[in-house]
Amino acid sequence: MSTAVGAGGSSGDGLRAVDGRIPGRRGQQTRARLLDVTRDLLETTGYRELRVVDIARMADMSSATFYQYFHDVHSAILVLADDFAVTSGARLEAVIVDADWTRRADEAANQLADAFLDIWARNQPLLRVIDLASGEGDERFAACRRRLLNPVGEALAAAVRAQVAAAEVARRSPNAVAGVLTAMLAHVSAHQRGLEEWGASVDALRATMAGIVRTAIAGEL
Amino acid sequence: MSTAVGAGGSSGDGLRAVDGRIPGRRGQQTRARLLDVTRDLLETTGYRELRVVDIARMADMSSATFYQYFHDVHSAILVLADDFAVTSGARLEAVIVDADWTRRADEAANQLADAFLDIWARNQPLLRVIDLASGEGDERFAACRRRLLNPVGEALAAAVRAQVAAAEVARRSPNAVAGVLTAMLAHVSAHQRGLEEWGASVDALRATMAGIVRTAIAGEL
Amino acid sequence: MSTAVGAGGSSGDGLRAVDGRIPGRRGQQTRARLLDVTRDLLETTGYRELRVVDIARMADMSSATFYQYFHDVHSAILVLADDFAVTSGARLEAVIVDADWTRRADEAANQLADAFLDIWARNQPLLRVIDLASGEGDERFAACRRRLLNPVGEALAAAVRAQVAAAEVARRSPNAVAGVLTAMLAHVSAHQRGLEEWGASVDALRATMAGIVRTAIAGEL
Amino acid sequence: MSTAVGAGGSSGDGLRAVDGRIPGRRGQQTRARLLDVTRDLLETTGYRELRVVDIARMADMSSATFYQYFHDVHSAILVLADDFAVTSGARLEAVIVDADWTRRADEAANQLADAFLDIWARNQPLLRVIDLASGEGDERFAACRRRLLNPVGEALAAAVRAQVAAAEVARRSPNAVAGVLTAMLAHVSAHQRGLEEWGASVDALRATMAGIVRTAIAGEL
DNA sequence: GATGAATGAGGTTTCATTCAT
DNA sequence: TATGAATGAAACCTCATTCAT
Repeated sequence: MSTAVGAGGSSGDGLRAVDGRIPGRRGQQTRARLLDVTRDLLETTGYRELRVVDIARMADMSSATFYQYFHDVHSAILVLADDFAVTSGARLEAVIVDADWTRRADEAANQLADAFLDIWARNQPLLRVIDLASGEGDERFAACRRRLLNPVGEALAAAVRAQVAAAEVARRSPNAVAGVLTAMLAHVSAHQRGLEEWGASVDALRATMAGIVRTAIAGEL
Repeated sequence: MSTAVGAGGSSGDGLRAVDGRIPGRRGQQTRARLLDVTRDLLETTGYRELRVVDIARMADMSSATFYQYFHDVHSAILVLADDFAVTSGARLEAVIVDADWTRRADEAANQLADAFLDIWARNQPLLRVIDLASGEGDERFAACRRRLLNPVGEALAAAVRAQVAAAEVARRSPNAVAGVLTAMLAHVSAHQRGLEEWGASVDALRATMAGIVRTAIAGEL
Repeated sequence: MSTAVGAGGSSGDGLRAVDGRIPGRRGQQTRARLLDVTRDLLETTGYRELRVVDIARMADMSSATFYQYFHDVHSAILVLADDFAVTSGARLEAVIVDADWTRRADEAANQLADAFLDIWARNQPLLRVIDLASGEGDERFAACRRRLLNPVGEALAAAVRAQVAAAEVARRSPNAVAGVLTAMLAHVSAHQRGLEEWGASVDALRATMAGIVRTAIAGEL
Repeated sequence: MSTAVGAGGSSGDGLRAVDGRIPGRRGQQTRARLLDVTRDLLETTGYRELRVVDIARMADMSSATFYQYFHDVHSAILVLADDFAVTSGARLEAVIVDADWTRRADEAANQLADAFLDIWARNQPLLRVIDLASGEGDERFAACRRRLLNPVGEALAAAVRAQVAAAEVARRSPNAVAGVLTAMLAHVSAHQRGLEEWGASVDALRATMAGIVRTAIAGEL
């Protein structure tokens, strides 16, 4: 899963300009700059206020230039989102797969929680868009979301299945367990700031999440 | 006039028209109709495509009429969101507070999970907007989000604190536990459809969530 | 000149409501209140920003009420303007006619200048509208302007003609002299504030104007 | 690009487009065309009816184009007004400064009156707006008005001061004299048409104004 | 490759205005 | 008399988008 980068997704032609040509070195730079600015503005201005005009202006370019590389704002965001999803999906998957859930479940769970917190902290704006858009039925973003979370889910489900002593409930539905855990990790990470303000330190959150993960997977439920 | 209260939510001036006057019966109806349509379109069209024109058109009114009751689309959504938040926040709180977490923790946890699943299923579009907008720093929606989840969080934290045998971690930070549980319940509920497609039945999800909640609160972690 | 009040002008139907009926005591009060607010807003907000909505709101009434007494904002302003024009025109005329331009020209000129300064200071906003609207060809306001200045002009012209020793130029065209004097008096009065800021005290302005008027009329040019 | 300067007025950023860039030759032309049309419509339609839509339509452009060069109608008018103010202010100042008020006061006064009549005749609409807007406290137009009349006022004041034999009054307040003269010249010029209809020929007006100016300055008051 | 310039298109917003109550 | 309520109409203004250069 998620092995196929560069081939599958809608971002396969990411490097191409809108007219089909493959940009040269200078073009690549322009494209990259546009993406950077898009990411920045997404963080600064927010998704609801993101305009091509502003991206171009902040990149010191003409709007026209933007359209040489992307069909519209969404396409640009999607490139960012896809890139992020693939990379982060893989990273999370690795954390799970590489861990020893039998003997060092504690450490594994903590590392997983930590990875989530870290990734979500760094990519909040993107994640918000992915959530909204996929929720509203935008298939491109839904795919992106899957690309990010499926590896995690599958890996977690596998881990659950692997534990002989897993509790009844878990044994009956590894996918449910994996899904719930993923959701928990994702949402807590998405709102770490808010939760902190409410009186839950990041450390406590991490510990709590890790505890739940470990219990659920290691069957100590 | 102004006898017709009872429709309003928490926002004190919710029922006022934009010019400050309190609408009479007919006005209240119009306003309610607009809110209804807004909710419908939010579900149908999605937040990103929600236009005043469309709301008005679908309500068989002039755009101008919309502006007699709301400053803009966001204000209308906010009214819906606030109303929903208050009502649902209270309902969830009641579920937690009224339950017997000592002797019938199992039943309590199940009811809680169920309430979440139900509420989220019915209000997906609103919840998506609340999440996005509050995430992007829109204080009005952030407040709304708090109004929805704080009662839950507080009640859960109280429940955790009440359990003598609670595990170390939990005892050290009831807020973290409550926060994590809330996040889990919310996010799973938000994505029940997606999770189903991925192979996790709603029943299994409910059971899993309930299991985690019960364990965490009842201290059997 | 200006003998015909109440009969001629467009304000002849001023006391009537739009539907033709003559309002009772209560209606008169409402109408008067609307006019008052209109005058206030004209001073506060300025002509360019004057809206029926605002007049009504500031008078604590519905816009609909406004339309029971006036066809539109201009009509209301016109009522104010006409009233002002007739009253002030008469006052200025009296100052000129009652004066003794032969033996006490000095005193007469000073009184005239003073009357202008006073009237203009009190009615700046109205005067600005009269000037703009009449300048742009709005006949109703042009008539109003005449109602204000013609009496002055005629009286001044008569005064000029009456002076035996009048200079050549003046003798050739009393109307030109009267017109120029009127214009001077009006415009200086309209800009007394600005002129003060520029370093010309009101006293000096009055004296200067008086000097010019006296010289022109008394033939000491 | 930006070689084409020379069209601009006094406002340093006058030739910039709204987005901050300096338009090229083609853009300058478009901008100039819009200004031309604005001036025309100001004369034709009047200030109160001046709409962006109409300007654009009459210039055979899209409204959107208008907004590439001006923020709103006022900005466009202001450009015209500023340009006019600077040019005409200078012209009038020159007339005063270059004249010989000692030996050829008569000729000088006549030339000044004539310049006023001419300038005002050609720019009535603009002058009306400047007067109204500055009167209503619009600082941008007030500044514009100063730019037009201050040079005149200062020059006249200097001329007054320069005359040894100046009358008492004048000697006491050159600024008052200058201000009154300026006001007279301006207002008569603004209403030459109306005065003509009232029986004062332009020639007579000119002569009368000149007489007053000469007397006031040359001290023959 | 990049962009100056122009615009189609459409939502937003405001007002004046009307009518039934 | 007064006004709550609704709306037609139109201007405003912004954007995405497109070419010719």
